[in-house]
Amino acid sequence: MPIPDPAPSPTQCSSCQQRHVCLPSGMGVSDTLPLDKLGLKRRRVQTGQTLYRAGDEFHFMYAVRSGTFKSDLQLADGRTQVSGFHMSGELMGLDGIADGRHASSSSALEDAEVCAIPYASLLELAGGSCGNSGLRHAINRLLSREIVREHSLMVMLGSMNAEERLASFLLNLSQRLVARGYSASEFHLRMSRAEIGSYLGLKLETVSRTFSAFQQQRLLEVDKRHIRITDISGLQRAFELQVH
Amino acid sequence: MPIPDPAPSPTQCSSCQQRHVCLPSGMGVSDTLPLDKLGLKRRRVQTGQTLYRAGDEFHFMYAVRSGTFKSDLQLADGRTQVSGFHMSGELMGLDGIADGRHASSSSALEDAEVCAIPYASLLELAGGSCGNSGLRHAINRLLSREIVREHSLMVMLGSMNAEERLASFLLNLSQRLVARGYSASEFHLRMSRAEIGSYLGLKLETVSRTFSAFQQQRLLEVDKRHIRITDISGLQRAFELQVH
DNA sequence: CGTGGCCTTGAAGAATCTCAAATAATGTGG
DNA sequence: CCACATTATTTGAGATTCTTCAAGGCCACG
Repeated sequence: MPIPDPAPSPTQCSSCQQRHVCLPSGMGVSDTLPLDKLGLKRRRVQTGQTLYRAGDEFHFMYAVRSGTFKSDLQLADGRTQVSGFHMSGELMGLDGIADGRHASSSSALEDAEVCAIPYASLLELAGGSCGNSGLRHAINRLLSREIVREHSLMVMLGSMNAEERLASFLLNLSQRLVARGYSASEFHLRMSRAEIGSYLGLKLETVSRTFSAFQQQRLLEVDKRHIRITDISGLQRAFELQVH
Repeated sequence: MPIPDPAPSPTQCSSCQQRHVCLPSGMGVSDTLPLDKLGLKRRRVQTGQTLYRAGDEFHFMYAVRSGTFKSDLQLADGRTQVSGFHMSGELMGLDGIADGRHASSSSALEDAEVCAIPYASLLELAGGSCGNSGLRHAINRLLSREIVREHSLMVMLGSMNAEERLASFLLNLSQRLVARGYSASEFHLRMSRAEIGSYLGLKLETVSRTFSAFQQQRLLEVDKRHIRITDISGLQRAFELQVH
């Protein structure tokens, strides 16, 4: 029962609150202004609703305006693996450029809103002014950043134990929340234990046990999805890879 | 004892053997021709030598002309994790765009040769003709493909057991070799058990044991680094994720 | 022919998973 | 507003997979 999206007024990148983390990030003002010409449409997505599915034709990248998303990959046998959580200012759907179809699915973990960025227009804009290398570089950088983000994920999955993975996950969340003006030490998880587990390559029971272990070590206070980090540096120690 | 690189004559993309898999891949001829203007320099890299290191300033992307490379990520404690193996036509160094420094290191597993692609020139070329959206799209697609490639790695590391990982690795290798005109079923591994293990998130002993297990199951014949796949579809079954 | 690197194999140990059950939180329909 | 079904989370105990430690073999190379 998808509810038709209302169509709010177009959005200007140059005056957007998220411009420092979003698409315009790192671009000079002169490069940012042309982005306003895109006349980005917004779209609301309710909790649990899907923004796009793996296999869908790729036409838009999406920038999170508010709320939280998860993206997941489909495995051959139908199961899924969470490949990322996305908060305001972060871009989603970059994997669709590769072959014109989305390679992952994205759905909202809470009521959310996105900007839909038409890829074709962006491509045009990046060359149209016959010298907008700032925008071209910015786009490349965004894609490259996604590669780097996945690098750390690979390291996590390939070389870390359960405690290191969860600590790394929480510290990363904390960092991104701070960048958005929220508390570094106290926050509400938008995702379930199962989703965290899928993301970290662990079973949900292991995630739950590791939360309990951190609590016993007085690193965290955990009340369901409410987290309070009581010992950040201790957590950072847990995150540092142990030498075996 | 690095040996100074000879400087062979510049290379033309439009007439290159690798053009169908490399940078020009998927571009029309009209988009490919301008690439020749880059006047790409080649560089020889001997077995074991490093092409670039994590932290080095990023100026070039590299296309493999011949030979095989591995790239690896540095962990906080100094250890490394292999993040990819690269063969002819494949691009390396894309993670450096993100912040102007290489995020991984690359070294040759056998004597090799690369084309060095100056990023700045490429950026210029992508807009200079005031309408070269084909090239812009091609660059984005290359970056996006790298994202998709890392997706499958993440699935492998997050959801597969040792047999599935090794089977998936061998089948992927086989596929890429076929695309280059080599045998699908018989090939020589350029990397050690330890390097395979690092890539697959396994210890070298586990890799070795899994090779032995495949041999006992009559899926492979293994003689050190020489591999003969005797039952491709059996291997594909092992690769398909088991439903537990 | 000895040395070092790489690979294989065994046995014991550790980490994580599976299965199971209890509890808490949430939503539903009456 | 309550009874009930459903979902999320925690925790325990045993099974499984992978790792660790250790030893030995093979091969290339000086």
